[in-house]
Amino acid sequence: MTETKDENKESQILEAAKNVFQRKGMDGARMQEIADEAGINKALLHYYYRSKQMLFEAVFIKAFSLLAPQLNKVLNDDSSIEEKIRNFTENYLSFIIKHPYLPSFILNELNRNPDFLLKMKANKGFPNLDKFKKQVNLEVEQGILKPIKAEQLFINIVALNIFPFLASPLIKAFANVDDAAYQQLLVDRKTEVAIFIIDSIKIKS
Amino acid sequence: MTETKDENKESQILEAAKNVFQRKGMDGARMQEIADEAGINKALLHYYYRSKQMLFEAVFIKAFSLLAPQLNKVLNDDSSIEEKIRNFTENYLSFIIKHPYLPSFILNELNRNPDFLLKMKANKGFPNLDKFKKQVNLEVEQGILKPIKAEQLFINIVALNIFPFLASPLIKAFANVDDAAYQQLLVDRKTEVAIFIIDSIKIKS
DNA sequence: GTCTATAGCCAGATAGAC
DNA sequence: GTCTATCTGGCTATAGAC
Repeated sequence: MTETKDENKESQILEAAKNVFQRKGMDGARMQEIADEAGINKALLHYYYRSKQMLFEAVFIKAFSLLAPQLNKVLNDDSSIEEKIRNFTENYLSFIIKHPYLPSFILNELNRNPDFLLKMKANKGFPNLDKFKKQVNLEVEQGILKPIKAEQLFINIVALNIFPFLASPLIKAFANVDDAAYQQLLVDRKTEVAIFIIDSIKIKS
Repeated sequence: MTETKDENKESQILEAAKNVFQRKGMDGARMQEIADEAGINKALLHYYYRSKQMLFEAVFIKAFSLLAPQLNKVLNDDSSIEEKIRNFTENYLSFIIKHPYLPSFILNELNRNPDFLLKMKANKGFPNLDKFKKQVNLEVEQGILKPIKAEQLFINIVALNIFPFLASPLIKAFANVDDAAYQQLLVDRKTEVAIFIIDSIKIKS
C-alpha cells in the first residue's frame, strides 16, 4: 500500500510541477507554487525531488517522451508520404489540442539549454528522418511529388501544425478573433493543413 | 554634447538589455549581466531605467515595433496576394535571419503576459487583417485562388516563415544537420516558402 | 513521510560620496 | 552622471521535531 501511496504522491507532484513549469518556465517557476498546487509543502517537495533542477528535468523528460515517439512513429511507418501527412496532421493536432502548452514549453527550454538534446538523442525512439528522406526522394523521382528537399518538407509539416500553438495570443490579436473562434480555427486545421500541404507538393495525374 | 552622450548610453544599455533578455528571458535575465554587457555598473542601470520591469518593457516595445509595422506594410500594400506572399517571404526572412532571436523572444513573453498586446493594439501600425481578408475572398471568387479562409492562409504564411527560428535546436537534432547546413536551409527558404504556398493555393490557368 | 522553522544565498533596488 | 557599499526581500534548500 505504501508504494501505491508514494507513486500517487509522486505523480501528483509531477502533475503540479508540469502545470507550473509550463506556465512560468524553469526560471519563473517557484517551488512554493508547485507545492501549493500539489497540496503539500515545500520541504516535502525537496524530499521527493532533491532540487528544482531535478524536478524540472523529470517534468521535461516526461513531456518530451510524450511528443517525440509519436512523431517517430508517423515518420517510420509504411504508408505513402501523402498518407503520412494526413495521419500526422490529424493525430498530432488532436493530441496538441489536448496539451496546448507542451510545444512552447519544450521549444522554449530547448532554446535556453540545447544540451538537453544530447541526453535525449541517446534514447530509443528519438525521431529520425532517414526513412522519410529516402521516401520523399523516391516519390519525387517517381513523379508523384514535385521536387522538394525532405528537410524542407519536414519543416513545413511541423511548422504548420505546431505554430498556431506557439503564437496564439499574437494571432488572436492580429486576426481579431476571440478564444472560441480561434479554437474553431485550430480544429479546422486538422483537415485544412493536410490539404494545404498535399495541394502544394503532389503532381496531379 | 551631453545629450548625445546620454542617448548613446541609453541605446548602449538597450542594446545590452536586448541581448541578455533575448538569451535568458525576463525571468532568467540578471541586471548584473546587463550592466556588464553594457560596460557600466548596476546602480547606473537603475538610474536610467528605474526597474528591471521598466527596462524590459522598453526592450520589448522596441522589438515589437520593429517587427509589427513591417508585417502591416506587406498586408496593406496594393499588390496581389501572390506578390504579397513573395514579398513577405523574401523580406521578412531576410530580416529575421539578421535577428534570429526576435521571434522567440516576442512570442515567449507574449505567452507569459498576453496583456502586453492590449497596450500594443492601441498603437498605430498594429497589424490588421481586414484588407488582406477582403482581398483573399475576392481572389477566391475570381477563381485566382482555391477556396481558403484568409485567417488560415495568414497563419500558414507566418508559420512557414517564423517556425524555423523558434525550433532550430530541435530541427537540427531531428534532421541531423549542423549549423552551417541549417543556415543554408534557412536561406533557401526565402524562395522555397513562397513557391510552396503559391503552389498550394493558386489555380493554374 | 510530513511538517515548522530557519539557514544561506542571491538579486533588485537604493543611499550617499564624488 | 557614475561609482561603492549596503539594504531588503524572496527563494532554494536543509535541520530537526513528530
